[in-house]
Amino acid sequence: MQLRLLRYFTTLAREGHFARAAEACGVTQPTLSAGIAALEEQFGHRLVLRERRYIGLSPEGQAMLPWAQQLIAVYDGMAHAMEAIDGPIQGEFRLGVIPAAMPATGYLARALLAGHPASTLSVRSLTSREIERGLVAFDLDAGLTYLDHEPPADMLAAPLYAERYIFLARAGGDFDGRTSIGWAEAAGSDLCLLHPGMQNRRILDTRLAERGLAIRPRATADSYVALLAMVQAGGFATIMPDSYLALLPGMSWARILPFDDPAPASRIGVIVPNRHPIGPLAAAALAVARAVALPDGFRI
Amino acid sequence: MQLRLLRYFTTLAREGHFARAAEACGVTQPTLSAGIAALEEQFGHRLVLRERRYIGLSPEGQAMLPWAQQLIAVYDGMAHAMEAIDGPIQGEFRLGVIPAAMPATGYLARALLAGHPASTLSVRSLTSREIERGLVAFDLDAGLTYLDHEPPADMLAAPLYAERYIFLARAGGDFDGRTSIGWAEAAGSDLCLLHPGMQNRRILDTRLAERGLAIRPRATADSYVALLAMVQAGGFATIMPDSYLALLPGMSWARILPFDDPAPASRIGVIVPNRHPIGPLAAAALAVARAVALPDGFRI
DNA sequence: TCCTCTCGATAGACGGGCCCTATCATGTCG
DNA sequence: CGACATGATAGGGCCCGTCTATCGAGAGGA
Repeated sequence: MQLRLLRYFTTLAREGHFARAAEACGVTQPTLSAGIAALEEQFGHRLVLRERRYIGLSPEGQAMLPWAQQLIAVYDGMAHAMEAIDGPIQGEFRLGVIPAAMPATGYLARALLAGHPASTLSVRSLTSREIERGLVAFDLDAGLTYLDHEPPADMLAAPLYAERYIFLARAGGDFDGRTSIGWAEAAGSDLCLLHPGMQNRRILDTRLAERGLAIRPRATADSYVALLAMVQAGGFATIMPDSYLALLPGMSWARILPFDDPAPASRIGVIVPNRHPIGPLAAAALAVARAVALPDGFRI
Repeated sequence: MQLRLLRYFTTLAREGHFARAAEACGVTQPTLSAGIAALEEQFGHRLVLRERRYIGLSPEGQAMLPWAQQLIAVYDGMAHAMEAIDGPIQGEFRLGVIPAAMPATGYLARALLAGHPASTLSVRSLTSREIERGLVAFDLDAGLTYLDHEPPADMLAAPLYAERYIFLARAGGDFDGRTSIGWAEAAGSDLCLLHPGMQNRRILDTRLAERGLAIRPRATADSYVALLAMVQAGGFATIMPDSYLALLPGMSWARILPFDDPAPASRIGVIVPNRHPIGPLAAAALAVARAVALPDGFRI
């Protein structure tokens, strides 16, 4: 009957340690132990396996965990909704962002925090799948990700901008003086790209497959910064979204070539879980995304 | 922090009366009054308007109510899930059924209760919109309704059977000896039909509009029993789903005519809200609907 | 082998909060 | 004007959650 015990439970599941979980909950370790014991007594199942130390959750505990997380999230949503009645939105926006969209985070963050001065923002770089998982598991309030590719179900969306691919090579190489490039030539270059499992890479592979091209990168990474560093160091070119150009206008070492046959632009925007009722944080994120105007370099 | 207070709150909102709500919660009236006061103290808002008697919910209370209902529903879902671990599903299935599907309730109920002997079933006759509202508001566990017309969002579905329209007139009239009827002739008869707002009526109107026909019933009702009674009394014919024929095989007073140009069959099935995690009652309802075999007269 | 550290359980005391019964205050209706 | 209905208030009892202090079993190292 008490959410407090469920908070103990979820915290313990996250921390994997009684004393640390107790500290995170602001109580002493015996209190947390008693709370877990009370939960187990109440539901008639051993929830936490332990023998002189924390082992893990029992199957029953694993079955219970998502319910407990949802209960806590709904309670927090209610508390936020009540706080938001008389005054600005308080609390922390938890925003999950795919790496390709990270350059747009600044404008979204500025608008979000300007519109809601009493709130704070926590940005986490995640894959699109992790964002979806975090949203349904109540670990995130909103996501910044692709809207059209593998769209998650049961989401409300607000488009922010659209990205196109560009070809990026080191200045002083074969591409000086060029004004555009074809897909086949790009695919034949020595490329460094994202890992095949990442969504942006999957989209790129799809784009190439539509043209009958396959790609064999010489190097892969999970970070655009790594790709930029490899291109800068020389020996590689890459294909990446143009959104990073808005972030890095002064890359004199770079040759940036658009494709002469541009692929369809990919819309990127904010998504929030479509729940009833919708929480004030999600509603605010959506409203801000619909109102914010991104500068040139981000085009819709 | 305590779900108990939220239970007081939602019960009070439903009952509109402090003493009755207290009795429904199994506590005394002062306890419930103190609970409401504690909630208002905790959230800093007057939730219940009252001046010597219950008036209603304040705007803040109305905003809070769906959150409280969701919290209670999620808690109940968790409790059910934990109970369902070791043993049969307990508790009450709350099933909303549209009138057109009511004849199929018996077989679904039998299968549901046979598969889950420790559970009980509560059937409520509702419109399709009320079912959808009840499912998202956690007042229902499952619905039995149309799957293809105006399908509600975020639902999991399991088809049960498909219905077709038949024409029903009193024996001894102009339709004796006929084996089928056309839509135009039927539309020109003296008809009694459901009220225009009901979904089955809207579907029928759509079917007729597809054939360029409009309909002007002489009488309308909100109950198929009323339609049957009016046909039996004489002076009216009606158009209704064939599922009622399975329920009433001995209607010697009736002439039942299929349409010579049958409309597409309408699938009827069980829907449950698509939530994460899904509760054991919803899962069981869906599983039973997928496993149950309906007798002849209900055809898929 | 033994000492020490870690980790969770247990004991006992304290305090708060929840619920009860009893009663009051006020509005309504006959 | 009196009886009833309705919700608030007062006071007492008890349960339950939290704390500090301590125990007991393993793990790891000298």
